Amino acid sequence: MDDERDVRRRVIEAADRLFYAQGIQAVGMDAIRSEARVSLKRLYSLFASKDDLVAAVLADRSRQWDAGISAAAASAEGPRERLLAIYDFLGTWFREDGFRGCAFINSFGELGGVSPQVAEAVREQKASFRRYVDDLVAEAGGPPALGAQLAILAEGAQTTAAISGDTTAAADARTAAETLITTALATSG
Amino acid sequence: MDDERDVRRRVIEAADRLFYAQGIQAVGMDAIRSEARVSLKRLYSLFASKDDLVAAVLADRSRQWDAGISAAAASAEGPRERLLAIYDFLGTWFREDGFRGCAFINSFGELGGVSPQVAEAVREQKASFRRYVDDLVAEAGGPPALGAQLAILAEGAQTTAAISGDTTAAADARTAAETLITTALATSG
DNA sequence: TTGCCTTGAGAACGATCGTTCTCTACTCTA
DNA sequence: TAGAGTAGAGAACGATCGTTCTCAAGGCAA
Repeated sequence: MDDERDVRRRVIEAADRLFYAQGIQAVGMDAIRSEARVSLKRLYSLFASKDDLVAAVLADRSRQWDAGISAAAASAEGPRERLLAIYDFLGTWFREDGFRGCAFINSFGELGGVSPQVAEAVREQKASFRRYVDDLVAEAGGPPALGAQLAILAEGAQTTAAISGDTTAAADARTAAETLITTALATSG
Repeated sequence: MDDERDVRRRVIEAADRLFYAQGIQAVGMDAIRSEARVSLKRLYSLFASKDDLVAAVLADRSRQWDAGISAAAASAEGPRERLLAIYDFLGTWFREDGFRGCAFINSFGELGGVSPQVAEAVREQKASFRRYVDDLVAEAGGPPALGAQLAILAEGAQTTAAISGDTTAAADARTAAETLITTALATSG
């Protein structure tokens, strides 16, 4: 018998796969039901509505992102290397099969104008990443403006890789980040 | 009597307003009909399908973008200033009422996975911008990699401004661009 | 004026979607 | 074994969408 937690996880992962590949509105609850091998009744007992499921998927993506960034930072020494590890993490992500950009950016583009919940979830995810970068910049002794610059590079790399399919955007962003960090530390130090 | 060209323009502008504010799938043909004050019959005589209208709207957005970039570059002297003018252009755009990010990025996030036409239109728009940047970089005597970096900054500024609502992303990107250009020219020259 | 063609307004159609309901099969308890 | 409760499969419902069709009103040639 399937544990409720297992089923919940299976539904979230199935929905995430479909949403990410096709967009949220293009995926019906029935397709999610099929992909997750769950009855509609069970699906709606776990999530009250599609909006709820979307929120759960975004929350899960947020956890995955944090875990990925943390893992990439774990093998880096010092704040500067941990900052640069962000772009290495992006690079391996971009090369994954089926990569289609940042799910948060995509969701915002699709539903940010009509769904305040989605818009807020995306904003919070980006604000959280921004805080992470700012903290590392402060730890490295860099000026606050550097955090904004490095975050912009990360966002730009994601959109560029998604649209043009050019996975080298991560390496380009990393090179730019190195220059910006070096310059900022030389000026402020 | 309304000239066919006038009506066509009115429809494209109405559809663009609605698509940009709410997303493409969230806007029905009937809403466009109302906004443009055109009969459904006339709408379908001008555009064979919603897909055709979407393509026309994106093409029009592309022309607007080119015109805006050109206008911003017109008052700048030399390739370096024309490159930086891009970020000034972004800054004034970000501050406009109803700004909700780059329509191409948004459209790609919404329909890039299911509509090859939309995906291709967005790709072409971004490739065209990239060529523009690359040409200016070459004119300035910078290395090819600089073009990629500056384009990533522009994309990242658009995404950041859209989601966080932070209009200073343009200025942050401009500052970063100045550093990258200066460093690249000092190294290569 | 008469008849024809075009046009606008919106009803209608077929498809799809989110959500709920029905019905059946099955499991567990007493 | 009998009966109550649960869960799955999918039909059904109401809404909405893209698209087409109907029909009445109006302009224009003769």
